[in-house]
Amino acid sequence: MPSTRPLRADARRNRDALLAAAREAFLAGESDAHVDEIAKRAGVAVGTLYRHFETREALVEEVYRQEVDQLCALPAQLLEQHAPDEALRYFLLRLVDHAAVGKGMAVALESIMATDSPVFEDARAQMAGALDELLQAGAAAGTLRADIGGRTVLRALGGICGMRIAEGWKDEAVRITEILLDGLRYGAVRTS
Amino acid sequence: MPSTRPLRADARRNRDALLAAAREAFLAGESDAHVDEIAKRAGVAVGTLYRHFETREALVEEVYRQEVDQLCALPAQLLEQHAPDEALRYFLLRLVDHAAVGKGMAVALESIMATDSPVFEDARAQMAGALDELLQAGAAAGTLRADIGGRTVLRALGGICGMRIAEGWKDEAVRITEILLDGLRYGAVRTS
DNA sequence: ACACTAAGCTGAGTCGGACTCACTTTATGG
DNA sequence: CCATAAAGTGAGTCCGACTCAGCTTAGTGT
Repeated sequence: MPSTRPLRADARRNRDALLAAAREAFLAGESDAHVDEIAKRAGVAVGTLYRHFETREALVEEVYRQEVDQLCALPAQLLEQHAPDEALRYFLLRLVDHAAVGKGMAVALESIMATDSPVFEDARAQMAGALDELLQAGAAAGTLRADIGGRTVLRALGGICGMRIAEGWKDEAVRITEILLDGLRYGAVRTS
Repeated sequence: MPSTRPLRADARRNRDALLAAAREAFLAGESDAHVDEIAKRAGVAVGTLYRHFETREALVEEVYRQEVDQLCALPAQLLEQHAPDEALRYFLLRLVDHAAVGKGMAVALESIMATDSPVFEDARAQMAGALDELLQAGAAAGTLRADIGGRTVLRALGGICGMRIAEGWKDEAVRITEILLDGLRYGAVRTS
């Protein structure tokens, strides 16, 4: 039994408010929002923010972790409705889309990557697992090369999404993703 | 005639020392080296650092810009000795290698990307141009797809190199790069 | 040689962020 | 409804990037 007795009601409320305020700020592109600002948005004092999150970075991590949780639920659903390689395509494009919608989210992701925090390692492992699910299904179906793991694809994707630059960002990201997919298929049907 | 009369000898020396100190610090992984530290390494006071570089960021940019200049000289040489697609492969792998050697350099690159500074835009344009050179040669030879520009490939590469994570980083980056190359070739020989 | 001066250098100090902690408020179990 | 531990508060600390008033010196004209 981990020594985590349930949070007091007001504490839980404040914690949630802080996460919501932070997410809101990040999605609005305010990726470098000051802690005071986030606390104010959540209607609490800075001290409260620091009661719930060790550092600013920890708050950012938590926001991202929640995001990852949601995204990682997708592959299973997609596989029920599409062929593996198409499911992979949808998932990758969804990730790109996600990063595009919230410019700040990509920054947050980057911010986490710049850290060696184990929290991020967990997130990465989770994502890699989700991708593995798709890749293995594709390998079994013979439509995707079998020798590439989720971590590798994740890295490529993370890189693509980590770069948010004005105008036409998303179009390019989509193209790169398509190329990546072609590369994964190419390995399965290698003709030369 | 731009109003830039040549720097005084000592000024030039100090500026170079600062750039060298910064590069050294970044290559050593001290990507977040404090300005005071960099100034001390260069044997000058902070004020001198700020005489030569508007902000810390500007210094980082300049270090990276020099690096880019060197790298962009490569494609022309490579094309003299290799087929276009092989030249592209060497160049991309070289970029990966470069980012791997200096962990800090990848961070610096990232730090620049997080900025909308025109200096970086120049660097990107230069890099994109270098890649275009290779891609167009490959398109002419029929070994690489013709509908992808240097900027797109650059973005993918930048993403890949922007992620430095402990252990096995390089191996993965190399694999991703190979996949990217396969994707570029696939488009040229598309069989389906 | 020598002095003159503008270019350059210095580093203590300012400023703006993240983070702390002594004190006050409040949810909740008995 | 009280006791009390959990939670909240926000003025204050700390630390890093950046400034600027005064000093030093390279380069130039004589």
